Amino acid sequence: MEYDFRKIEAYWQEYWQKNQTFKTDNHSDKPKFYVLDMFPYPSGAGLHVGHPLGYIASDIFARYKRLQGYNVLHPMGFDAYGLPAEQYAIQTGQHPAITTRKNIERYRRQLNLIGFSFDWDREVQTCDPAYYHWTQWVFIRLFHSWYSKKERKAMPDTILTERLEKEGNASLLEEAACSAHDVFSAQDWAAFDEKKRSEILMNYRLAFLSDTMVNWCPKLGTVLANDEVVNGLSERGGYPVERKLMKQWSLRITAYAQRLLDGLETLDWSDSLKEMQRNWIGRSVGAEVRFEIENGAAKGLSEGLRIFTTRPDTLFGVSFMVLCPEHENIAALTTPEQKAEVEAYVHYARNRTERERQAEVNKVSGVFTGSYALHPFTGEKLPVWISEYVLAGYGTGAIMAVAAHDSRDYRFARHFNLPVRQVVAGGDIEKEAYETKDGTLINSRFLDGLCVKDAIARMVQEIEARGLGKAQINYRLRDAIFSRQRYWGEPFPIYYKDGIPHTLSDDKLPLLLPEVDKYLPTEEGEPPLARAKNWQTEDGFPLETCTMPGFAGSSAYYLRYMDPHNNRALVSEDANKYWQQVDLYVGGAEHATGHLIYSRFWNKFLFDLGLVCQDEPYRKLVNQGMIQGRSNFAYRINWTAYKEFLERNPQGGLPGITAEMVRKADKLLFVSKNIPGREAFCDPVHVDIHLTDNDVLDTEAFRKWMPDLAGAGFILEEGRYICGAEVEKMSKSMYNVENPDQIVERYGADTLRMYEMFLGPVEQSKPWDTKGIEGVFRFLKKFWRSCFDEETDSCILEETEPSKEELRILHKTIKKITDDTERFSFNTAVSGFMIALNELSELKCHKKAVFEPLAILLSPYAPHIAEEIWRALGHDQSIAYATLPVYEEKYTVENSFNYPVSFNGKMRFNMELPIALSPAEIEKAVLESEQAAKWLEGKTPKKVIVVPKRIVNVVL
RNA sequence: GCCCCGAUGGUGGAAUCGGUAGACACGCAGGACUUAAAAUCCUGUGACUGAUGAAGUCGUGCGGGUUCAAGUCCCGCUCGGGGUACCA
Repeated sequence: MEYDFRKIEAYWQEYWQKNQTFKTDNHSDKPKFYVLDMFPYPSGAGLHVGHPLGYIASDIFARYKRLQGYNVLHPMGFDAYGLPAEQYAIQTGQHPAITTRKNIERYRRQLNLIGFSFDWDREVQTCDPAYYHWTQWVFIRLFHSWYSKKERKAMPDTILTERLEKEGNASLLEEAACSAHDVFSAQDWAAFDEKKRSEILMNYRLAFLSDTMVNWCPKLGTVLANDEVVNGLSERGGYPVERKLMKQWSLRITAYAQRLLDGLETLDWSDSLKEMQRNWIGRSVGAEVRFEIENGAAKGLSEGLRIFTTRPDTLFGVSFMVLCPEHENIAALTTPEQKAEVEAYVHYARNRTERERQAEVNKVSGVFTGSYALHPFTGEKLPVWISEYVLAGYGTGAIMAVAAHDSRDYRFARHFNLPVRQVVAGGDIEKEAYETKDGTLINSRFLDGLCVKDAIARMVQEIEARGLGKAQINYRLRDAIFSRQRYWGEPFPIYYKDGIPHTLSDDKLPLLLPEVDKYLPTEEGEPPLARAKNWQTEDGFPLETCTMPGFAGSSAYYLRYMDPHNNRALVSEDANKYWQQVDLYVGGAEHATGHLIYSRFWNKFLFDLGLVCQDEPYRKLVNQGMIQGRSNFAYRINWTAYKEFLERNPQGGLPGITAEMVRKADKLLFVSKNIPGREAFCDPVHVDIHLTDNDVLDTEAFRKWMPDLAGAGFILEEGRYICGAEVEKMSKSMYNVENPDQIVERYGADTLRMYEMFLGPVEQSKPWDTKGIEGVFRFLKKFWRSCFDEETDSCILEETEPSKEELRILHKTIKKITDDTERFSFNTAVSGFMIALNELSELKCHKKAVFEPLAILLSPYAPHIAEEIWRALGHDQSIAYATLPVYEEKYTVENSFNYPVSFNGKMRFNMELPIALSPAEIEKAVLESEQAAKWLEGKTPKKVIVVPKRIVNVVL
């Protein structure tokens, strides 16, 4: 029988499972290697062919590393908490755990069909109490920690309270990463009650409760983190998002901004991904400056107004000030005459959704408060305005406006007729702001004549000397909002006593997710957990009703795989010491500003606590591209458009369409793609890609596809109906979903694996196109025939010594495959196998000494067929335990090289010369050759360039 | 707008360090085997000139440049993809 992939694959998958082939031990003499995939969210739709792309790549690498003698950790699990299961639960009343379990089982089955070498013993699921036990445990640690900028690490809150007792918070305001708050002394602290103390400590804790402006999504009934909002809409579902002030749990990830930035330097990640993280963290260097308010004392603003700027050099160009609509000093600054107008504006700004704000970025709006700030150097009166182009969350929520050198200030100034004052020479400020940072300072007293860079330094110096402010670094990164008003997530290990939050003690963990009667908020608008009976501690204190967000469970899962069954610790010290960090992490770039930042932060925190031994979790990261769908279209005649078309082109009618049909205009008629005029009178409609072959429509199958297509007619070209094609997202509604199960059923897992790799570089996004899969399938069939007799299924590999040529092919291939695998170029590796097989079949080679090492090389790519060959050769252990063949140069070195000889860079002839010749000897041999004489025509060359084993170029 | 990445035959792509562009595969055309089909095998396949030969010219989005030599490096564009967006 020919290559029977179904039998082979079923046999080996069962074998691997029975023999625990891929079970990994935490103790080994071998060096370790940790290959990790981003674990999937098990959606109801199951896997499509795009999902396994990264898993195949990482599996190849894991198997390859095993062959190299590494002890490889290659686990898989499920990011099981998430919105879709909960939305489904709301609609159907079915518990999300049931849906999730069902989806996980389906995912696991689909993954196993592809033949991955996962150690399923280590599987984790974020919704499993044994797992979220440790998510809650880490949260408690975050709660009881603060960040010291001096020590550059997280510290326990016991040290914090000691210091507050001893010295108040004056020194801590500088040293600690904290929310803005008032200064107090040790005596004040002693006088504060418990509630006040708890509130103050919240300003320091790494997991803290605060009133924050949050992204509130009314449709989902929950708040969202910044990375979960895309273009002002929720990432999941695409619902509108509003800004709202709410009491929420947050993680003080901003404390780690600089370390998250610095850490990138040590990582082997793609430049584009590092750049994305850098932009997201958004470090900017500048100064914080205090502006006095005119009659400030009378207004209760003797402290003045603090602003942040990255351009202190332009301070003499300030012509007005702008506050964000949420600014705390607005009430104090607003004069009675302006009160009505200011209130109206603030009200307007507050009720705008994020989407509205973003859509109308260019719309200028604002209002004058009636008050004036005083220029710190000139004493000039600067009107204080309010506008929504100044953001509450960044800097101090207030700016000094330099219309001449900032395009937003410029727009604002032009709109409200405010002065524009140039202080850096260059550009044409009549037309637009001059934002470029080259040019010398003008109209700026002591800065005049300096370049921008020097002027910034000089001004910062001056500001600090006069006590007006200080140099300051700001980050765009915001603290991560950590509460979700949702059911299907980890409960917080928090209870409230007299309104003060306390953490549960460790022995009360895990705090189990309770049962509820409905997965909706309560009538009072409380989150679903408020519906749970007895949602309180044993002592009757109410528990937190919010749950944690999706990124909570995914932030430390890579650590849990190291020691998944440990019920005393997240990960034991031993296991962590052995596995260290993930050596290779494969996943989509869409997690650049979410999971990959949170996870690095989480890891750094655990590192500070001494719980893990590496500062960074993922040493090398590879982003696999997305596989898009390739949709097919049929073109349905739009009869109205057709009639119009006929009026314009009386001769342009299609054959086969009778006047009767046009008059009745009720027949479904589809026109093949290349019929002239088609675009003018046809509407494209999606066709299921499984009804086409090479864009040729199976018209009979199409008629049966949907009931109303039964009587459809077709206008063919050359007897066939050709469909159009377009690359789109893979989605059910576009009928372009290719399912791995179907491919495996038809061609086998080995073909699917190799084909997905053959499609192109792993990092690249590309449309799925089944067209080329036959080529890979043919290769595997041919490989099979080289090793087995098709009639008897018996192995035909011979024991005879391979020829020199055969050894050359083998070793060339060993080198190519190992090099390509090492540099993640799996597509060229697959080509390498094909070339080797083509060459060997030309030699009619069926030698064991050649195919045995080839099978080992092939095993990461097509493990099932490789195992079958390995077994047929009499080995009684899985090929996973084989040793990777080593490339030996002696079989492939040539003793001569065929030099391309060019004249003035144009190739004229090839010349075979011994490899041992020196460049001078090569030059001599070439110039003295008969062929050269023809091109030299007696002339003496000006120069001869000889690059050994490359080229000879004669310059005439 | 800003940042990053890309553009190579009919198609997916290869060319790893500046050195014979188009490997490998698909598709297409022709052929062998077959009653036929499937499967398999063989040949051809960047464009143009030439006779279908020999041979030659052009050719890696566009325009310049560096170099004996450029898909690869530099400058200026065009188009496409991704990220980000009043971040002061």
